[in-house]
Amino acid sequence: MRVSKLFGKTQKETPAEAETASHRLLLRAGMINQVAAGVYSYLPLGLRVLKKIAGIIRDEMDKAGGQELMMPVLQPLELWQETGRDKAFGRGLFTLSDRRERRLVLGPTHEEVVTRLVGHNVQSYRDLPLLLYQIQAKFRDEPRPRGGLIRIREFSMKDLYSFDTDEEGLDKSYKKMLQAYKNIYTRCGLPSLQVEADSGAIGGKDSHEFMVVTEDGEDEVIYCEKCKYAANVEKAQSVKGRVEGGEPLPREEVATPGAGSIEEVAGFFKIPPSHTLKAVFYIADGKLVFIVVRGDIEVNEVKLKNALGCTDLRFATEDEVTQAGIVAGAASPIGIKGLKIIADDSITSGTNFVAGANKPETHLKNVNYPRDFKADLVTDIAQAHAGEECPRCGGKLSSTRGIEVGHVFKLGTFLSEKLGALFIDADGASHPIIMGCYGIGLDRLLAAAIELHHDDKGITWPISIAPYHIYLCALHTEDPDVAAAAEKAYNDLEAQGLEVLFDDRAESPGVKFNDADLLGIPIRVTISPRTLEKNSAEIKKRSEKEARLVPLEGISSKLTELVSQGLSGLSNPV
RNA sequence: CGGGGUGUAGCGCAGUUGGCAGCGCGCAGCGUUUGGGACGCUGAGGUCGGCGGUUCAAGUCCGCCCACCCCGACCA
Repeated sequence: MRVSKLFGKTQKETPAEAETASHRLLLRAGMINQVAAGVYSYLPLGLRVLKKIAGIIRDEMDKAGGQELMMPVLQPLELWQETGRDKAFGRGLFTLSDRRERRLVLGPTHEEVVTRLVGHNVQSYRDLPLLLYQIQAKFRDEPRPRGGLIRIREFSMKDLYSFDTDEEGLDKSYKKMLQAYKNIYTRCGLPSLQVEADSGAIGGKDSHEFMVVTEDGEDEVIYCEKCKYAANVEKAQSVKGRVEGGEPLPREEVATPGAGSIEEVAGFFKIPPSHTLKAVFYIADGKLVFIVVRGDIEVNEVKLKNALGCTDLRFATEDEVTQAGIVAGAASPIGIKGLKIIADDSITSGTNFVAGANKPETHLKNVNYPRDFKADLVTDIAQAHAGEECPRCGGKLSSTRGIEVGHVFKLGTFLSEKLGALFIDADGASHPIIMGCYGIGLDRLLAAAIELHHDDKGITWPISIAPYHIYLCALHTEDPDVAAAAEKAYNDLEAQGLEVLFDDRAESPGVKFNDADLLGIPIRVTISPRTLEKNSAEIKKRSEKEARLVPLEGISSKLTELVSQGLSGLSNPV
């Protein structure tokens, strides 16, 4: 490709809205263009990167035994109503009506469609296991798109679905995918961290995310250096510890003027917050629920949502709490009737807690569970933090931020049961097919690659996903010798199968070098009167400072070698 | 959803008490230049986000709307 003909210009100045490195550089490099919030066009250079990533993913999916297919973006809403996941997605679902007023959705994912498809095409255990995948546009009406390509509303996703006859089969498929995912990130030049993840209200047992660790990441990961425990903070656990309160004592009412918040109450009684019980109120699917946690613990909303099995969760307003007959500042689970009470298991970690009395400015001493009140559910709904103890080995937990570039789930049989995707086993008995699903966001992977691979001059693409391998830079194109030598080199290199971006513009050297750096092409080859004096061209890697002269004779085989070296450096030993 | 902010040329921005629509980059033409974003001259390019209002006069003041960006999704 000739730069003079390339659609998409580089920019010196960064568009105002861009904050993250990948967003800034993609815009400046002329690789993407914003159409609406969370909606982007890919220009030729950006698209080449996306296609490279797709190629690597496709290769690894095929190697793992996946079969590629293509499902539609348009899907009937009824299909989503059958599984109830229209509600789970809620307003994140893009919906529309056709001319006959039939309701359709723009697919946010394809479990429903693929399950129905497999239901139609699989009858026997002999047809299983099965791995089906596609690379295709997904639509999600995110509440807040952000960071350029990091969170967008129309995005490219590789989604693979596994279908097995039993749990062992699912385990096998799952492990295959974990390995394939690791290979993909390695080949894209991205060190990835596999972490335990929340699987959502409708998920199955196991779920893992793959994170690219970077400051600008949206997600927080809690991990243990010692035993390698790592989990998304949404899922992460930590040791809550015991609170020594002695033998249970008789309950006692105490006037606590002016003490409302946990800090004030703890201060009033001169006890640490961990010796109190905190009441928190949420509205879950329209209903007020009463949450009790130890005073030093915060509620993890994702865990709570899972515990409640609800799709919509928000804080209750003060009015809603008061109307339920609860006294703000002294709320108490004791004597509450008609409200669902969910407690964190930390309330059983000690004795003689201080809790509200549900009377203005009054608290209760020596509250003990389950002597004094009963929760409908006692489970882990606590937020874990760095600095706390690892639940596996007791080591100290740390925290980092990351970009989620992949997510895999063991789905189980929820969807196959709902949609009638069954198989007959060897004994003639019918069972629902056991499913897993495995997703990679290509656009986000692309953005994450830039977050990790850039410097003050621009992008530094790993060669496996760079839009071109070589930036051929001709200086003094008005010199016929330069023009001829550069044209010849361009043709020779392309003939060798190398991907060359040929800067044939009549621009000054500075402009060309800066563009080469901004675009992040891994190898720069310069031909100028100066290099021609020595019958040479100059080769410089984007990652290195120094250039070196190489004879023009045989330069294409020299460069072929460099490129294949670079590519093999990223691939996994199979 | 809540909070904050921004909309003026392709991009980055200025525009005072309401009084001719500006600058830099980029773009086009000509000329001089060329190893890390060269220079001169000439030129093109605008529903000032939209609608309504106030006014002799609105980019500027008022109202409504829209779009986009950023922060938060822990208070009993």
